Amino acid sequence: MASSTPKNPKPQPDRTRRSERSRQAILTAALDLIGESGYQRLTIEAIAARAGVGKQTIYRWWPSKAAVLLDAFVALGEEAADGGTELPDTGDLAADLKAVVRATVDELNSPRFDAPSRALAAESVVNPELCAQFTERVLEPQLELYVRRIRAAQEAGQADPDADPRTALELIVGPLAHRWLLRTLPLTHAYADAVVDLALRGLTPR
Amino acid sequence: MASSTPKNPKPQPDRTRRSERSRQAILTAALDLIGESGYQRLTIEAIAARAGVGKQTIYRWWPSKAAVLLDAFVALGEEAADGGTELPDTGDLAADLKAVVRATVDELNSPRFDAPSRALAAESVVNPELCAQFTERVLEPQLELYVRRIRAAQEAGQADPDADPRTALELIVGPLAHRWLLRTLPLTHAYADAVVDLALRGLTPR
Amino acid sequence: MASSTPKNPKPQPDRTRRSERSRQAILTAALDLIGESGYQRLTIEAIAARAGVGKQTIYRWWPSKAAVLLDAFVALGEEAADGGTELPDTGDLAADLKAVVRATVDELNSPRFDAPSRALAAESVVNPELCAQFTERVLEPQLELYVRRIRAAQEAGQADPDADPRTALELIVGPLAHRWLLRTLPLTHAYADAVVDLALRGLTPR
Amino acid sequence: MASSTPKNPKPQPDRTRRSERSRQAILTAALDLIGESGYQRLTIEAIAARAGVGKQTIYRWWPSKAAVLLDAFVALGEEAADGGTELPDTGDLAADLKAVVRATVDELNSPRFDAPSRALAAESVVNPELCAQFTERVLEPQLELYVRRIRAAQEAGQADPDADPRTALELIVGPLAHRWLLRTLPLTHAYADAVVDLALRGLTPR
DNA sequence: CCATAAACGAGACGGTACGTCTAGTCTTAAG
DNA sequence: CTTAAGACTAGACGTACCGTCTCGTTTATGG
Repeated sequence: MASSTPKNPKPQPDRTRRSERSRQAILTAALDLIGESGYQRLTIEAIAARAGVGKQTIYRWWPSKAAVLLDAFVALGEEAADGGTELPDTGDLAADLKAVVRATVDELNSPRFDAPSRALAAESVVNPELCAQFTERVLEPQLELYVRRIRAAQEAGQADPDADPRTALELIVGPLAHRWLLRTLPLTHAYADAVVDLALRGLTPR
Repeated sequence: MASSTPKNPKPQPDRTRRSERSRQAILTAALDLIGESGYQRLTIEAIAARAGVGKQTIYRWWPSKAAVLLDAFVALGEEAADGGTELPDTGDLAADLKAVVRATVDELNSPRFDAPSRALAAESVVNPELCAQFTERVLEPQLELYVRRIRAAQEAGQADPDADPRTALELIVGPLAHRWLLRTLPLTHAYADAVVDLALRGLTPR
Repeated sequence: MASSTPKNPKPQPDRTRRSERSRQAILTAALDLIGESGYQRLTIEAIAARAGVGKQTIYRWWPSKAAVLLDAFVALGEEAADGGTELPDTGDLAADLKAVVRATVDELNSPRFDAPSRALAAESVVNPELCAQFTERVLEPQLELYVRRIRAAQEAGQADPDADPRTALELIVGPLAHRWLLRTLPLTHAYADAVVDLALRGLTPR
Repeated sequence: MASSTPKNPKPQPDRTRRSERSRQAILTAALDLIGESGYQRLTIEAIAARAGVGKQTIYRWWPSKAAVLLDAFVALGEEAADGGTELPDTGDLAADLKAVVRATVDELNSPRFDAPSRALAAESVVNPELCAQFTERVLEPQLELYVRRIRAAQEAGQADPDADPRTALELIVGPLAHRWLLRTLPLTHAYADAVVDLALRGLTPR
């Protein structure tokens, strides 16, 4: 155990010397380009050219086009700083969920988020490695907030304590994702409200 | 009275002279290849080579790789002949839905359906034209069956007559799609049952 | 030796039922197209389309694009009806040759003849089969006229009886062809005269 | 004072970074392939494959297949190093010309030179741009040697001082080219001698 | 005067090569 | 050593033609 630098086949580059300027330029270029031309036409070459960066600089730090996009999307999310926030808890579960779900609908309908998140979703459907990254870094932290809010409701007696919070959350999030991804019908506040109401009340008559 | 045949600059080929043999070979080759190598490596050239067909024969009849795949998938579905069937109606809505949803889970977990349907879903997320075709030809006919079954349940007094059947259906299908597409957690019969139960009972305690 | 119809692998079609209309249209179309777009862009499909003819009608009667062109060129030549004529014999060899050679220069410089004959020459350089046809049907009959005129001159004592008429003719025709084919310098009447004069007089001082 | 570097829309690549290895491989592959299969079957793809080179590397540096061939042919000529040499001057014009012309005949009859030079000649006949390049880089330097030798002969009193050396040269070279290109009759030393003799002596009896 | 067999127009077919585009790797010069 | 720049090998793209192979439709005798 003498060698202090155990040479891997591909010795990863020295992160301390990485150019922050280039990193920013690449992420910005990726977001700009996907907004302009769509995912199909987003190429590494175009990103490099737009960012004023050598292609190798991208290949050095990211394993794929989708990975660049994921980082770009995370950076976009951090701007909006909605990562750490907790879901509201006013005591009214239905109202709180509707508020959050309406905000999500607005985000999904905003062009700024739509293009990159669609691209990531599409890539994730077909690329398990990226999918794992995407869910871990973006999706699950969001879903965890729902779990906590539902659990609080259960403790407060506003929700059936036997229900699995994870399933409950997916009962709300799943339909929204379905409409958004497959564009079956428009994704509106009214629909968001209807989903929340029905998920809380259930289909069986009371 | 506008002409019903607005002549395009590229006159479409004569469908009556189309080679059924080639059509079959192309669809089969597409399904085989996507099962073997995934969507990313599925190329028109590979399909043509595998099918023993000139590339132009593909370009003549399909506008894109995704369109070939959609046709191949539809053909696959017609094999299984699940297009025209009605959902079972034993009088027990929960049991009927669980049976159907479990079958869907099995289908989504089978390799034969997984690869092509993932590819189509991914492409649809990012390609509105294909998405419209996909939903119209594949998705909506399936969803319509749910609508009818739920409506029957409402008429039989087993389901809340005020609930929108469309929303109710999405409450069940959405979560399955979500887990399948984004692989957040395994897609099992148990999960399918849990979704149906919760969707019927609702999260609010009774 | 009983069979009166020894079936070849490719039984050639019945010439008596050939459509003269189509034949004319094809030759005309070939000449028109080569004049418009050059040999590089002359395609069988374009000829067929322009002539309003099926491709098979061309393939039935000609073995190659170049063969069509050769026939078209021969037809063009027969229009001009210079095939059977004899070279003039006024008793003045130099004057007679200059007259003929000037006429040839004019022909080579006329756009109507230039494009197709260039194409045939180019193809001949690289395609021995066509070359044999071309020389037999077009070139040699012309050259033979020179041989006869020179031989007459030798008999009349106007030309060295020891000289080979064939070599003599090529001394005149070769330089013209050289300039025309390789465009080294302009092909003029003055040049034609100079070639004839020098070929008759010789380079050695008298 | 107009700019001397009028920026083209397609900025030409950086010549200093060109791979000499690839260039050589391409030229060699082109010569090999044309010798094996003829010009008709010489394709850019075949050259690239044989040379172990990407197609783009050919398209980057040459505008057309013919341009590759021209460079390959020039390289072949430079091997033989016959570019800078002067024609021999032993004082006997006839003997000197015959020696040179016989050597040319041998070259034209050698398979190594025949295929590529035929291809270039054929292409030149039909492609003025290539023709200009071909004559400038290959043909004219050769012809200029004849002009100088003939002029020397005129100064030495061995050739008619009134004759135009350019015409005289073409009187010799033209017939050789004619026989070679159109294969009317075999191209032999005897024919070469006969042409030189007749060109010097003239057809008119002395 | 039809019957029939060919040549015909049209164009789909299996292929080959085109010239372009992008991927991902490698090389160079500057810092 | 990282960077911008970009040449490199590799190979898919979508297009254009090739030469072959059906399709009906003329058309032109010959039974």
